[in-house]
Amino acid sequence: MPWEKCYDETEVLDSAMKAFWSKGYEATSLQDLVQATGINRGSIYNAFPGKRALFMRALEHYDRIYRIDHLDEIAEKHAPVEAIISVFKTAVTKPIDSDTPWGCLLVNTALELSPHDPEIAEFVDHSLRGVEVFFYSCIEAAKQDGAIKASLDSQSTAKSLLSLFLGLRVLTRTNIRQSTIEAITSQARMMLV
Amino acid sequence: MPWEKCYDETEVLDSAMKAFWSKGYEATSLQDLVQATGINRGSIYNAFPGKRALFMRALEHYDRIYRIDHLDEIAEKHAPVEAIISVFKTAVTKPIDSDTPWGCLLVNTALELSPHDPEIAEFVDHSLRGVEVFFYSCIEAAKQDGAIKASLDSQSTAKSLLSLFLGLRVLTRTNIRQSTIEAITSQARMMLV
DNA sequence: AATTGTTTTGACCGATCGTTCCAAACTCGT
DNA sequence: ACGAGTTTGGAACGATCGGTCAAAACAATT
Repeated sequence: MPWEKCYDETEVLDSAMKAFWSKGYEATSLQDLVQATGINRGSIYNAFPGKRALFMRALEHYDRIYRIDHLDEIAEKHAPVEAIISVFKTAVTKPIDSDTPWGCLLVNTALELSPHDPEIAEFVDHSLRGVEVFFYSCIEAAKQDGAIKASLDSQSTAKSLLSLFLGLRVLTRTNIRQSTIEAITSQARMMLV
Repeated sequence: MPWEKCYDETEVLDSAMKAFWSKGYEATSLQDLVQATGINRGSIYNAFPGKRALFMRALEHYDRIYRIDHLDEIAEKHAPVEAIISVFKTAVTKPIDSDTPWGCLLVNTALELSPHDPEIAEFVDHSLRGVEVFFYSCIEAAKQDGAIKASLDSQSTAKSLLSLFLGLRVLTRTNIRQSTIEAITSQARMMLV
């Protein structure tokens, strides 16, 4: 009986994600979302309870692609230390080719919505923690390999790498000085000596 | 002939600054600003051309207090290396006592407005660069004192410290894990050995 | 071909957005 | 005491906000 949807929900989420990513939650109106996704106002409200719910889904979509999948891909392609460096490098080289916005939606959201939305705050916090855990795992693995010395504090270094990485995300949103990028990436490497 | 204003413009800027700082530019309505500043809608538009102009003034106000004055105060109170550490420490201990929001308005603005507002982007960029220059100056001074070894790359280290610092600003906006704060601060110290 | 159930469409809702405007309130110089 | 010159308070503006709704469009079952 039903009439199959004439759009792909994943594509809708992808479009919405980029709109929120580019302009932020508040500045992205439903009109913007209609134009970005190509589907009608009513269809959006048929598929999602409201703007905030759509944002949450888009944020989860981002988290899946740009954190989970991306880190998985890096982890299986590189040795531990190079994996960490690769995270820094891809953070500044990836967005160039497509219509992908600069910076990181999770970081944007952390600053815009976390202080006033506990549910979103918890999600973002968990996600950033995931990056920290990734760094930690790489460090531990590198210790096993003997690539870095065992006396290094894995926990503390992972947290510092996370902070350095988030700073890079901030900087790529305002300015893209090559010297800064190189300095930060090489600093990440120095921290693993 | 004129009738003197019945409010202190600096206090108005201070209130507006905190409102923008807490909720972001888009989410702060003129109604919020009226309530925050205590002066009327008409008076705001009498004193400032519009919301964006008021925001710019508030941002300059923030920059003066929390970057320029704050760094000056730290510079004259501490030796170079300790000055850098103090920047990190005060970033997480300052806001507790008052109604001051968490995080940093400049970082918030960098993510929310810089990509779509060149004038604001330039201001924020210049300001963040100022922090980098502060770190650089401290490193150079510490080299003179013999507190850190001359072989350290001042430029690169200053940029890395900036990134680490911005990451800390992001993290203090979502979560306030003490272990993370300590790890980052101690990492800043390790970078200056 | 008629019925059923879902999706699409676009008009429409009240609320709120940033901004404008003007009369009332008020202080000064005359 | 009066009038010039600002500031204030608050009503009002059109535009846009997020969200709703009912009719049209459609596919599958009967």
